Amino acid sequence: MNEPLYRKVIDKIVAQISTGELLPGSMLPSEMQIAAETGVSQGTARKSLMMLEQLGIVRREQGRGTFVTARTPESSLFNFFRLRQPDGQMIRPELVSQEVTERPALPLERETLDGAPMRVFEIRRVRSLRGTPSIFETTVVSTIRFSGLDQRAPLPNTLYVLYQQSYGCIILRADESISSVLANDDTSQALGVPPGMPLLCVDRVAFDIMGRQVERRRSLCRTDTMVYQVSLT
Amino acid sequence: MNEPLYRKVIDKIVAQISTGELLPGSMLPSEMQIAAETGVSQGTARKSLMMLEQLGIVRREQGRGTFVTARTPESSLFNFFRLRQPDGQMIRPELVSQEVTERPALPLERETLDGAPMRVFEIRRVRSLRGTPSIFETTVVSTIRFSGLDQRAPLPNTLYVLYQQSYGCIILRADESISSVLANDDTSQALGVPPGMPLLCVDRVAFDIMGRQVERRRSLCRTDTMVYQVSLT
DNA sequence: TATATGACATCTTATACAAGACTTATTCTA
DNA sequence: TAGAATAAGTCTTGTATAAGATGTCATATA
Repeated sequence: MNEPLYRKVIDKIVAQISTGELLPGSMLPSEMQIAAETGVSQGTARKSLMMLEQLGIVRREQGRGTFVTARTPESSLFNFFRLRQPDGQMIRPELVSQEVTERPALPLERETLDGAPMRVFEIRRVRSLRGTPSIFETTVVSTIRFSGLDQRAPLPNTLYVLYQQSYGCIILRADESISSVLANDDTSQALGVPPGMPLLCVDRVAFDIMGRQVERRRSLCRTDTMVYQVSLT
Repeated sequence: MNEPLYRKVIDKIVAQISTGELLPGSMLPSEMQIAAETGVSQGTARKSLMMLEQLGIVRREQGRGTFVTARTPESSLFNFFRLRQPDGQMIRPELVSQEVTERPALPLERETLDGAPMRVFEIRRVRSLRGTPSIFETTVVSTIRFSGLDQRAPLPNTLYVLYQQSYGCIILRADESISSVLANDDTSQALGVPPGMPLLCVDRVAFDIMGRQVERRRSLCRTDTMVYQVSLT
């Protein structure tokens, strides 16, 4: 029982969000209300809320309130889409084609995806940047957690908004492993580039608010006109 | 005068660090002392210190004190060296060769590097991972801010420790732009790989504690046995 | 329509006490 | 007496609470 009070308040709020009791975009109770409900002082409730803001789980605005982070197409792109023009300007990718298939989970997918699903949906998409097909993307999610996803075509440009709105799944973190590869036949055909062109291979695993791995994604990207940008601290 | 008190305290401490009045690794005055010196309460001093910790500028330890972040070879690699084994394990790069030359600054370098230097040092290094030459790295810094750098051979594996210890320059942030390229003749010779091999091209600009751009670096990396890993939030 | 007001939110600052880390003096033991 | 174990004291930061300032917005009022 050595856990500090503010931690218990954090856990309680996170639980409320993950069960859907608090919906993305909705306003949390005020500091005073949270304090009263949890039996702590307003200052302690505030400390909890500040840490939740720091974790990216809520957003606070003086005079207005505290709100559960909602994945909008904008925030989704800003946080998780790292391809930019060389001058740093954002690019908005457009969807060129997509297809959703169901198949058995590979051993790696079964081992790592939350719920150890036997079957998965595979979403293949080609996205273009400023008119040029530039990204060949393969996304894998559990058929259990995202049941009926294949019925929802056409899928939106930003899947994370769909995950949130239709499945209550809030993506908060993603780990990416990047390597340099040569375009193979499939990829060169999908993107319309010559085989052997150097591409960026971005392998992503995405985690929800509880830290569960809910998505695996591989993106093959042209980087002749844009670059993958990231800030290290 | 709408700036909150804790902000002023932060600015004062950052200034003291950047002038060398507070050295990396040294202990800051206690919360009580800072409060007395700056005319605020201990709680306000604490808020400032907590934000400085959050920014990575100081490290706090209960019962011991608050210390200025010191760049060690370990922290330097952990924070700024993103190449990892596919399983996520860290790799420690070894230095294979290096040469330092002085040359006129390119227009881009003169425009962006702090102090608009007319001349720069260019540091060319080949680094190997587990015995295999894997990174061909070209680093550019101002001859003004880092005067005499060319006399300091051999340079250490982690330059940021040298910047800090010999020039009082603390690197806190770096922006990287990543693209996929084919090895050209120079690079393939330096790394001992066939020309046309896909390589990761990592362009970095590094910033000091005051947000000044102090270094530009291009790294060409093999990614056949390791990957560039990063976490998005 | 423009302005003032009040309810209510977070933000800023202040204070008290708890807990961890060292130092130092004391006590016990060989 | 020398040396190790122990305990007290005093540093440090961590946690909890409270009061007043400030920002936001809806609504009443001129």
